[in-house]
Amino acid sequence: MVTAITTPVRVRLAPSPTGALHIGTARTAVFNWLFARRHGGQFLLRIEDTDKERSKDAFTANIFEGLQWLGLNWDAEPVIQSARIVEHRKAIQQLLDSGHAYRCFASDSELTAMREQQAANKQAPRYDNRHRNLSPAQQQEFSAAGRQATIRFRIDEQRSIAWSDLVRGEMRWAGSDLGGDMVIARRAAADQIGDPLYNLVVVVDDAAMAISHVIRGEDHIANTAKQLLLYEALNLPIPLFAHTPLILNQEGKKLSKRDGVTSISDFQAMGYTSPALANYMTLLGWSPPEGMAERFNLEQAAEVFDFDRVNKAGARFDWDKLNWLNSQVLHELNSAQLELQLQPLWQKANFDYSAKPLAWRQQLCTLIGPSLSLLADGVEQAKPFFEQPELSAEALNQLQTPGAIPALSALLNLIPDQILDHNKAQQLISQACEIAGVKKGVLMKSMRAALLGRLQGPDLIETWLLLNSSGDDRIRLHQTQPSS
RNA sequence: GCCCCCAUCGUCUAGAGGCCUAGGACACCUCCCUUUCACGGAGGCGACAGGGGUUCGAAUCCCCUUGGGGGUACCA
Repeated sequence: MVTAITTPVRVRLAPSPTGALHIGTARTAVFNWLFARRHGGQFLLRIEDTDKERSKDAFTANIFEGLQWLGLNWDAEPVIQSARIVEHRKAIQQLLDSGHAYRCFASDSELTAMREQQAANKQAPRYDNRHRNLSPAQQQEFSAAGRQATIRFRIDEQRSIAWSDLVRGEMRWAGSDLGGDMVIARRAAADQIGDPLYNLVVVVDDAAMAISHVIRGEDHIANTAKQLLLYEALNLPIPLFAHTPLILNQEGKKLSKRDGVTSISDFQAMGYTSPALANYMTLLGWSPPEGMAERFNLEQAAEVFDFDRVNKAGARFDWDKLNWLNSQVLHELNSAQLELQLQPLWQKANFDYSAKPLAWRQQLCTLIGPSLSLLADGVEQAKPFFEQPELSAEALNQLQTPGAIPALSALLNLIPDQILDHNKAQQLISQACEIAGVKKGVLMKSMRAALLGRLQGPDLIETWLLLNSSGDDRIRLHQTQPSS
């Protein structure tokens, strides 16, 4: 299926600032952004802060930062939904005037009783439209009794609501399965219009922003049916819809805050790079066309993104794949770039990195770069280069090997005052082995133990050269010698 | 409960009736590179949920079953 395009393309991300930028929201943002870029359209932002209780400015800031970090730049000043309440009320008034909406005086306890009754009868919970056709006298009576009212939108039970979904194809929903007339404004005095609610507000704002395509998670499918009815009643142009699969946790359920690390800022703090995260999120539900590698950047994906390659089934989040992608991104960095990325982490770890020349630090990055999976790994790996290492049990054990200490001693005596080079280093190792009468393997393993305090790490010769250039090799080798 | 959606290796997926002996990626295993770990390279293991149709031919189309997910607010 080739995606039908209505031009100009204008899409939006509409997060509610009731939490930090969630990975699910971010993935929706990626799809919106890619689609906009692909078609030369606009990617817009709308902060849905109509729930005043739960919305926080700090979360709004976190959402902006997260999107920027991911490289998902938006094309206009974000719309703040709460600032548009006058428009929302106007639309509600219009629905009231046209008879599409009415006031419902049912109290919480009445509604609860109604639902309990339905549950007892094994019926689906739904509003029974009890106040749909109240006479003016009845309304008068309720309001005289001091009752407040919500405003409900009439839902025609006979209606069949249909739309063509960009990822799911033909969709159909029965009006009778929408749970009865829906509340579009919170309870308020009978002559007022209370706080406008989600479905109403989204429709009014999407129309005002001239949104051409609504791209959101499949958890919104039922809302789409409701919103379509609102578009009609308000006589507004209807956008196209695309419902994307959800990101699932390891158990296959919708990923939620309860699953631990789910906000973009968490991933960032853990040392994931934004290209890797963006790459991974795109792969969760979308696949690149034949011949295109799975490691790509957003620009590359934007050139070929389309909904016909978006999957319908939810995708489980897989740390292994993310980690691999992140390692790929890190390995693509040259030593100067990597050094720049690692600096702040080294600083946080209190390494005295500024005591080492830039070239030395970059060489260190050349050595440890290929073994990094997370940026944070660059702290652990660099540690024995910056600081005198604590010898691990394995390292200690290695130094117990017969001939190890004498060989290191021999080597120590051979180290010249001038800086070593690769050939010279090799040569000295051979000489020391000869003098001490040990095999090369014994000396090399012992050198690693003495220099790094552990038995694994970058190439031994390169490691020695680096430590030699800062003079640390002698100190560390010397410390292995019996009380000298 | 009711409504909707979905279903290919452990995971993410390719697959639009014959290109399928089902392809790729991650993970895992083996080997090579390396007197270490990793990186890198070469191989390997591994899936069409089940049952009925339709068709000369089905992973692909239809139906049923099963399984999974989402929704069912005066949240968004």
